[in-house]
Amino acid sequence: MHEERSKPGRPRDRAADDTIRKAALRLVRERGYRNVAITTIAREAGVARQSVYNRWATKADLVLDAIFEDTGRNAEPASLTPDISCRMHLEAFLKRVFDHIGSDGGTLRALIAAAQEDPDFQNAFRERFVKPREELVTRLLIEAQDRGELPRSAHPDLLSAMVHGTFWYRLLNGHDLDHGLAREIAASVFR
Amino acid sequence: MHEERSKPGRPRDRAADDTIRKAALRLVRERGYRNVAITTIAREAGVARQSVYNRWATKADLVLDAIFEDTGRNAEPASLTPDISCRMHLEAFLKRVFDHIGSDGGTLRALIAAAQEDPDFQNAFRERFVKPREELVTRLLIEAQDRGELPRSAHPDLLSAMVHGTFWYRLLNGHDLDHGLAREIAASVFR
DNA sequence: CTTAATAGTGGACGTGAGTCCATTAACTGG
DNA sequence: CCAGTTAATGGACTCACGTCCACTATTAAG
Repeated sequence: MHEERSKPGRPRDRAADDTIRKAALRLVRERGYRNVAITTIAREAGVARQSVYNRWATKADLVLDAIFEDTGRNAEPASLTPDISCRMHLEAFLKRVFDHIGSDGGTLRALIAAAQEDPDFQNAFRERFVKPREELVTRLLIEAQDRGELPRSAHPDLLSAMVHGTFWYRLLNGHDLDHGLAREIAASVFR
Repeated sequence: MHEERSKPGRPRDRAADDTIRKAALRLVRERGYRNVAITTIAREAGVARQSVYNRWATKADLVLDAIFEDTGRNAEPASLTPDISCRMHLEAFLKRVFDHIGSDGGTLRALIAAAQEDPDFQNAFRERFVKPREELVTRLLIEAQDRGELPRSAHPDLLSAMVHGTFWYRLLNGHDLDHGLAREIAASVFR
């Protein structure tokens, strides 16, 4: 790969990409999504405002990209080792996600909000954030069925939506997501 | 009730309240929340823009009130008649909610989004919309436990959050909510 | 009738998102 | 070296939310 297609014209300053992402993430964490203007991010990153819009279509796209670059490691396969029950794997996954949300919960809420009135961003968010996590849980539940930990009559797709929906609902209604909730959700699925 | 506290000063034009709400609801349904400006609503209702802000703090407050006035009947007790199982009551409730969402789904998504960056509106939305529906399902599940349709070990609060969370998640991710989903959720809770 | 209080109206204002554009900078290919 | 292409910059511009204000209209109380 790497695609060294040296195109004509002045090349984009790749270093600036990261400078902007880092400035965006820092400011958003410090002040909250709503309270950070693109102008401020650009000034802080030392580039023109237009240079930001050359790279990302909206503030939401930039922040999603920044978060993804910083902590995209929350939707990794997590290898379902057979020595641990699927229920415990699910519980561990949820605890990991909740810990992440602990620091970026407000930002995630803002991104979910942004997705509601912008179909393009909704797609980006769904592909990059929602789908990987949803499919990870679905696969985990299918594995549980194969192991006999979950009845064949269960619907992994629906259960996965219920799992994610539960903490989205809590998150969007202003509750904290603690490890107790992770345990309860896992228990409820594998009851 | 009725509070005829004839206060000093010019009285508010109560008829205008409803004119504004109706204009807001019609426009939002026709064009979508994002594409309707307060200015347009005011013009359409034949009042000054400031008269809208005299009554509601934000566009979200106005639209929530308009929807509530128009169809607040979706969170009624719905009397749990004993001749029908709680599972069927839950399924019927969900179908009713989904039908409502069918016409105002886009608007609800916009309101949920608005609640994410405005704590005052989040409270209003939670009290007027979220809580009543959540408690209705919780009570239904407790009744189910009393009837022996649901094990005592189940957690009605958590299950209610799971039920609502599931269709919020579907809704916010752009899926339709059909009667099949209502049946599946009810089946999953009462499995 | 006069005064005090509140509502309605129209318009100015501040802020932030996102667009457009002219100018300058950097690079490629001939 | 030159022509063509793309990026970076700074500034103007549009739009919508929400605020503020001056002025007028309507009411209750004295």
